[in-house]
Amino acid sequence: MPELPEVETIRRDLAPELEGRRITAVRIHHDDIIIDALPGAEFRRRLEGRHILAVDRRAKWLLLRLDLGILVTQLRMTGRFAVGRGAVPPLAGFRHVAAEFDLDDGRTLFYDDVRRLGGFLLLSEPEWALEESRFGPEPLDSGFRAADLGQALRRGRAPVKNALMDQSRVAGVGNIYASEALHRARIDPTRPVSDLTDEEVRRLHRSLRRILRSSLDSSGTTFRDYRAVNGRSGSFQTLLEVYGRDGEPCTNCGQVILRIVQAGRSTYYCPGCQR
DNA sequence: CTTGTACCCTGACCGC
DNA sequence: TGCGGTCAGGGTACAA
Repeated sequence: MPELPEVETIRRDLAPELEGRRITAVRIHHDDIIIDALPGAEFRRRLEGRHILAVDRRAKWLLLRLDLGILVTQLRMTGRFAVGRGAVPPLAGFRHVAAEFDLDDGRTLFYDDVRRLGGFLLLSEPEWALEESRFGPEPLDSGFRAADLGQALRRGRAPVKNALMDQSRVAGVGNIYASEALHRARIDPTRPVSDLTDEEVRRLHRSLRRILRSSLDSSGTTFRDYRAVNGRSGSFQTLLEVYGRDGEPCTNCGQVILRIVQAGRSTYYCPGCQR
């Protein structure tokens, strides 16, 4: 799924399209995208007629705040949105539409998801508050200091790459930005979090925020499946220094970038300058 | 408690 | 052209 910069890009795209609109009809083509296992008919009944007050983000989740409850969505690996007029979105790549939400201005919000790993939850405020309490701090919040990152990371002995992706420690960081931030901070991804020095935590804090911010400026990384709203691509992939670049020379020291597997996912790093 | 592994699902890609 | 294996930016349930 898209990570923090991608989900935030989608949020910025969707907000002006959806805020103030009313949902007039809902069509669900695959019940398995209703994550809380609400029957499709019940999900529809509870959504139709609702007003969308605001579009927010927390970690990698999008929140459509309604006049009654919150429609929470998670795109996981291949979820996408489009807003358009007509029965089928006029776009390449929308071949697996799983849900459609008609709006009161005559347009439709389409949700497409090839693998159907993503989907929706319809929650009350207290239910969302409970879900939300599991997330660590937002790394781009102005109040998020190096000391906060240190506190979040220095628990147990997990490899720092795994810890960065743990949503209960820091919210919104996934596989791409974990690798990129560690490379920029010159930290070996296999290092146990308990061994990081204060200086290394400060470097990681700075690198992580810089990378997330500049990716956001590029509308995210379209490496494979991710698209912003209506098929728009991000461009940060041209600025990736290690992700997907195994076998190429490190831009910093020239050594060959390696791919290893941590917690079942690919990690890319430079054994020359990441210590 | 923390950490690792299997799994959900489909499609793209690579080597033979 | 076909076939099998591997991989994919995520998160969860469950095991150790």
